[in-house]
Formats: sequence, structure tokens, C-alpha cells
Amino acid sequence: MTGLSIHTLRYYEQENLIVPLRNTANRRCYCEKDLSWIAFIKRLKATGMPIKEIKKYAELRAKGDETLEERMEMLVNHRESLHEQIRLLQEYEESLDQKITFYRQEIEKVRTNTKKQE
Amino acid sequence: MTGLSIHTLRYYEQENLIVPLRNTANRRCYCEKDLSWIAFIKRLKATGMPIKEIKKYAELRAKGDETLEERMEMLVNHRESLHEQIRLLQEYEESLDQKITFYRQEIEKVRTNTKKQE
DNA sequence: TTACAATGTAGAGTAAACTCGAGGTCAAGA
DNA sequence: TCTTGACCTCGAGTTTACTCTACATTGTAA
Repeated sequence: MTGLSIHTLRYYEQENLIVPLRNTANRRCYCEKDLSWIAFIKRLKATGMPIKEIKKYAELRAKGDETLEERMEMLVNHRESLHEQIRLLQEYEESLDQKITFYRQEIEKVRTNTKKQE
Repeated sequence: MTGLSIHTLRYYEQENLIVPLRNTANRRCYCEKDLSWIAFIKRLKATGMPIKEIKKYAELRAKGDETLEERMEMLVNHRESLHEQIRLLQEYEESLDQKITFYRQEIEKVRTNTKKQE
């Protein structure tokens, strides 16, 4: 459901990122809230936030409303770095485009020379 | 000059990503071409290409012109995945924006309630 | 009620990408 | 000439984020 392996879920739990309730048989029960929280964790991860920092966020979250501002600050900072990350990637995409164009020309050259030699 | 540590440069050499010439005293000499090649490696890395694959590219490069097409194919594929990567990050940036907006509202609510209680 | 498949725990193992340390070499300045 | 600082090699160590193994427990279906 989450797209994470059992092992990863348990690892995240061990790192205190998630704290699913347990049923009478000690089995983990992931409720709706857990699932959307996990989805959010995945997005933070995918955007380059290390586990340690997600952990910090999770701890604040566990403390409740009094940490709202602090958490928002973290998110705003993260948005900033994500924005920069995207900008850089776009820059690199452009230079990759150029490189590919260059390659196309080189290949064309080689092809032309080969033909001449025939 | 490259922004990489001595250790990292040596590690890259050990992995056959780079092959700088040596002077008489066996010291590495990075020429212009090496430097721009290293800059390119850095961009591939920054866009998520693993060392192993960069290694494959470097090996093709070492073989010369006959591998131009193969290398271009790699670059074209990489551009594809980079494009997708950027798309995803933009999506996540948007949902982060929404989350932040949500936080702003929550904080406002808490503030209003506090005032009422005063 | 017995077998089995899914869970549970604790701890060890793995992959990627560095990063560091020990001990040796060597060219240039005091 | 002597020392010092930058390099050299080889191999070991580190960090991050999982991933796996062994062994115990338990709810359910035959």
C-alpha cells in the first residue's frame, strides 16, 4: 500500500519516523493518518531530505500544535532548497541537451567521412 | 579547482573515471580536458547517475569515436530520466506549497483562539 | 488440533560513495 | 644539506539507508 518494503517500514519505525498502533496480538496497524504521513515522508525523501532531518520533523510533529511554527519553518527552508535543486537540474538538462546536439553533429561528421572513403 | 577533494579525485581515478597523466615525479597532472571531463562527471552525478554507469560511459569514451552512438544513446536515456525527475520534483514542490499554506492557516487559527482566551 | 503463513524482535550484513591513516617519496626553500 | 610540505600507494574505516537472517509467536483454515 505504501510502496515501501516491510523492512523499510520497520526501519522507519525503529528510527521513530512512524509509530503505528498495535492490535492485541502486537501486530502493527497502519491507520489512514499513518498512510498519508508515510506518503509525506516519501515525498520529503524523494526531494532529498535525509532521514535524520525527517526524524527531527517527526519529533516536532509528535509534540503537537505547539511546534507548528517550527515545522513550518523547516518546510519553508526545504522548499527553498528544493527550488534551488530544480533550478540546477534544469540547468544541467540544458547542458545535456547541448552535449547531445554536439554528439549528433560528430556522428554525422563520422558518417560523412565514411561515405567519402567508400 | 574541481570542487572535489583529493580523496574523491583519487577514488574516481581508481574507479577508472579519470586517467590524468603523470609527470616525471609520478604526480598527477590534470589538463584542461581532464578538468572539463570532471565537470561533466559532476553534472552526471548531480543528476542522479550512479558511479557505475558513469564508469560505463567513461569506458566507452576511452575507446574513442567508434562508441559515439552508444554514448549518445546513454545521454539520451539519461536526459529522459532527468526530465522525469524534474517533473516529479516540481509536483512535490507544489504539494509542499499546499502543505505550507495549510500550516499558515493552522497557525493563524491557533493564534486567533489564543487571543479569544485572553 | 495441527499445520502454516504472516508477523514479531534483535542483530548482522550490504551497497554506494566516499574519507581517512600509515608509511614512503621527492622537489624546493632556509 | 636538511627539513618540510605536498604527493604517492594501499588498505581500512565511515555514513546512509536500507535489507536480510534466525528464531519466536500467533490467528486461521483444514
